[in-house]
Amino acid sequence: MHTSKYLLATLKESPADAEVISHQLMLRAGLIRKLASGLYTWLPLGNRVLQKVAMIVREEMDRSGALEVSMPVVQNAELWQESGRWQDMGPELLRFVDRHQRNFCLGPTHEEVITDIVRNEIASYKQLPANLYQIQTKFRDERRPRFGVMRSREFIMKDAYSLHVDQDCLQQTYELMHRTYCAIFDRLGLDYRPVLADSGNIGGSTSHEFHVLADSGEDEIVFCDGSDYAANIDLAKGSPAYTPKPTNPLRVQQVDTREAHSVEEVAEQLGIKTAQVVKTLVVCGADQDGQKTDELVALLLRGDQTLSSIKAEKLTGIFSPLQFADDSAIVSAFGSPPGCIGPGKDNIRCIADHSVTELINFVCGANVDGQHLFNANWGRDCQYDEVADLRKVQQGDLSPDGKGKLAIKRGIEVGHIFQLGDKYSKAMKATVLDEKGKAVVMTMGCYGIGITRVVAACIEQNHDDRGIIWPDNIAPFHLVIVPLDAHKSAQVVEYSQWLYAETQAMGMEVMLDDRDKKTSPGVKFAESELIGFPHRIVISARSLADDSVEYTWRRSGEKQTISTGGILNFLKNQWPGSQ
RNA sequence: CGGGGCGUAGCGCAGUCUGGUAGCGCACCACACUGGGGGUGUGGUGGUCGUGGGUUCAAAUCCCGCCGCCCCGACCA
Repeated sequence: MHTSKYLLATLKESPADAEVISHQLMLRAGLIRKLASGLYTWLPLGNRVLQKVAMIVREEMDRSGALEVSMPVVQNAELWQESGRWQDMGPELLRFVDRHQRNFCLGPTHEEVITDIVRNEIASYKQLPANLYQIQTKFRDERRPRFGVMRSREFIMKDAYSLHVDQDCLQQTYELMHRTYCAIFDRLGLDYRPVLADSGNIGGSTSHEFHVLADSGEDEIVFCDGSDYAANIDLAKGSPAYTPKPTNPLRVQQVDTREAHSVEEVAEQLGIKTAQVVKTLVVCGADQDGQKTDELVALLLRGDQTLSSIKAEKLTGIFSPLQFADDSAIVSAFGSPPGCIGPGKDNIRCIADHSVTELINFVCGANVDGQHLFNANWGRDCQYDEVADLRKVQQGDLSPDGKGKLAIKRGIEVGHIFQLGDKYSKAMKATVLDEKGKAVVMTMGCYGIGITRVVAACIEQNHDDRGIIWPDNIAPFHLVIVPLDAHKSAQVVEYSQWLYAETQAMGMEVMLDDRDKKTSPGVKFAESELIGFPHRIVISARSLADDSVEYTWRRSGEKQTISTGGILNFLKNQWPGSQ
């Protein structure tokens, strides 16, 4: 490719709305442009990267035996009503009507469509297991799209769905997919971790997320320092490092805490640790169908800990998404404003985190404005109805497997694999006949990779202050040839064209920066580094006079002088090939 | 969904308070010079000032509505 014929769209300054480095660099290097909130056009350079990531995923999926299909982006409501998700999904599911007033949605995922296909096309256990996948556009009307293509509304996803006669068979494919995902992310050169995860509203039981480690990641993941245990923070059960010392219950006192407005201030005033304070969070309740009710539920946590909304939402009787009660509802139920409420109201369901049940002589709100109880104790001064895991684990907590302490890192979720079980196949009556001729509901798994997000995650891990540093196998081009003094030296032109032809013949994808003298060398250098071509060769009349050219490896920035005769062999060693 | 901020040329911004000629830098076009790190000079192209209404002799500027975009947010007891 000749630069003069290509749509290079680099920017010196990054647009004001780009927050994270990958978003800034993708805009500056001319990979993407925003159309509207959460909607992006992939320009030629970016599209090449996207297609390469997709191809690596496709090759590994094919290698695993999965079969590629292509399903519609637009889906009819009936299918979603059958699975129950037309009701269950919130505004994230973008719905619309066609000219005949029939309801449709844009597919945020394809469990319904695949289940519909297999219930019609797969009839016998002999056709199982099967694994079908596609690489295709999804749409999710995100509450808050951000970070460019990292969390966009329209994005490209590889989604695979496996079908089985039983759980054992699913387990085998699940493990195969786990290995396949590792192979994919290894090939992409990412620093990633598979972690135990929550399965969310997709349903099912066992689930792993694949996270690319990056400080800009939106998710928190926890690791055990003494074992392989790794999990999403919302799933990890940890034991707090602090446990109260056993002691005798003391006499309870009601104290004036009018001046204190937070847990920290209450603890400071009373000269105790925040871990000795019980904080009471009041959330909205729900009925059996998950509909919001007027009932309030109190959640009790230690003052040094934070609530995991994911854990709380999973409890029955709590409205999801978690919603805190407003102040007026709290006053009417507890008789005091937020700030002084505590456990001990008979008519309110009260759920305590494990760690608060161990407290002795603690402090909690007195349900009287400006008053707290000092040296309160369970059973005598207040009580809870149930115990549950409500807290977000913290750095230093004991690992659930008991083999060490937990550390927390941030990650970008680029892949997720689930064991769905029979959630969709049962609802949509997808059955096969088994050996005995009896109809059995298929067991399903599903496996996703965010193709567009992988590109952003890769940049988060591969950049410097000059720009992107592409790994060879997903770089838009492998090599950029930069001729200088081309207008003055026929030799430079001739040699550049020769090298361009020869390197392409080797299988390299090459960009020849043939822009004329109006584009100064500095611009060519700066752009080549911003875009991040892994390999660069500079050809000038000066260097050719010494029968040499200059080679630079983007990752190290180190320049080497290579003889014109030896350059092709040098590149063969330097470039690992198209894989 | 709640709170805050912003909307002026492709990008980054000034001008708005105090109403009166729409400006700067980058990019783009032309010419000349320059040529190993986002050149120099001269001359240009490009704007319904998000949008609808109102006030006024006069609105980017003041008032009201709408739309779009960005950031932050349940940890309160």
